[in-house]
Amino acid sequence: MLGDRWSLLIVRDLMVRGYRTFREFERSGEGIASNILADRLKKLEAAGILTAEAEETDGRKINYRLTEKGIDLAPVLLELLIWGAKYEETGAPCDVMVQMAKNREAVLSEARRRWQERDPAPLLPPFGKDSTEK
Amino acid sequence: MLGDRWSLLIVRDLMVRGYRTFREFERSGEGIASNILADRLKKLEAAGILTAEAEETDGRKINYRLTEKGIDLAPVLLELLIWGAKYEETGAPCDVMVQMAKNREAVLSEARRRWQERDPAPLLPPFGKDSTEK
DNA sequence: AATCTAACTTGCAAATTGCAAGTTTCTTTT
DNA sequence: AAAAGAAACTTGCAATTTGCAAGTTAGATT
Repeated sequence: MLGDRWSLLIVRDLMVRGYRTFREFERSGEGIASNILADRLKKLEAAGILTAEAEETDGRKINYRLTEKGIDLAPVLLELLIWGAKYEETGAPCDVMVQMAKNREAVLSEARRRWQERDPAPLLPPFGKDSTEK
Repeated sequence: MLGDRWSLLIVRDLMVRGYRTFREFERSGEGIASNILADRLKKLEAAGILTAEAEETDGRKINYRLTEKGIDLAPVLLELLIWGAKYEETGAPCDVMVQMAKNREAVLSEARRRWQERDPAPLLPPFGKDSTEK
């Protein structure tokens, strides 16, 4: 269900980067093709991991949002982020990741708070390709 | 690197099921094809997540073993196991998973102990398809 | 009314996967 | 010592899946 190249990245971007729309994913610099993105969003929705709802103020825009089942992946993603920062070149700022590793519980409750309150502020500052492109 | 259908399952089987050989993976009932298995083992080795070494007593057998980098994925896998048991039909015994969720640190240190001492005993009792086949 | 924008679709080529059937090297049995 | 058996892969090929480029559609702006 999450065993493909993109699904977990989409969940991560919803969770730590504060992405909400199709456009943001497309432009994130990760290079996912639009047809694949559409397909993954549909499958993640079918799996109950996220929901899609149109914005009231702009009927074109669709807001994707994690479900409870989706936000419950936060511990998995956090451990994976920490692992990746330790062993791979992720582009994530090293000192920030060290802090996160020291305060897992605080990071998780902050992630959940932002989810509950629909606070779109990213947990991590922009990193990777999206920090070098506008 | 882990973003495909099989890689994380292989790491999980090394970590919690105590698998060591090609044959055990093939027979596990997960249904991975032998060419894909060979390919994933090669790629995981190239990524520094596991090592392959021939057994002294039987020159045919190759023992696969996690590296430090590989065993450091334990927190990720544990959280994913817990998540899966909560939301999906994984076949893992429910009460065992509840205990694991309550004692994450103990489970992790036991996993690392078994890795260090090369103790092949599985962390979890057989579950899923491999518990119904011999 | 024309233009723009967001979220997709579609068509098709290229890469990946899965299946069945080998092959090779080493071990055990007769 | 020869034959049979095992373990760990390869190989060939068909079926999916992926990625790219170019639409399309519905709603917002100028």
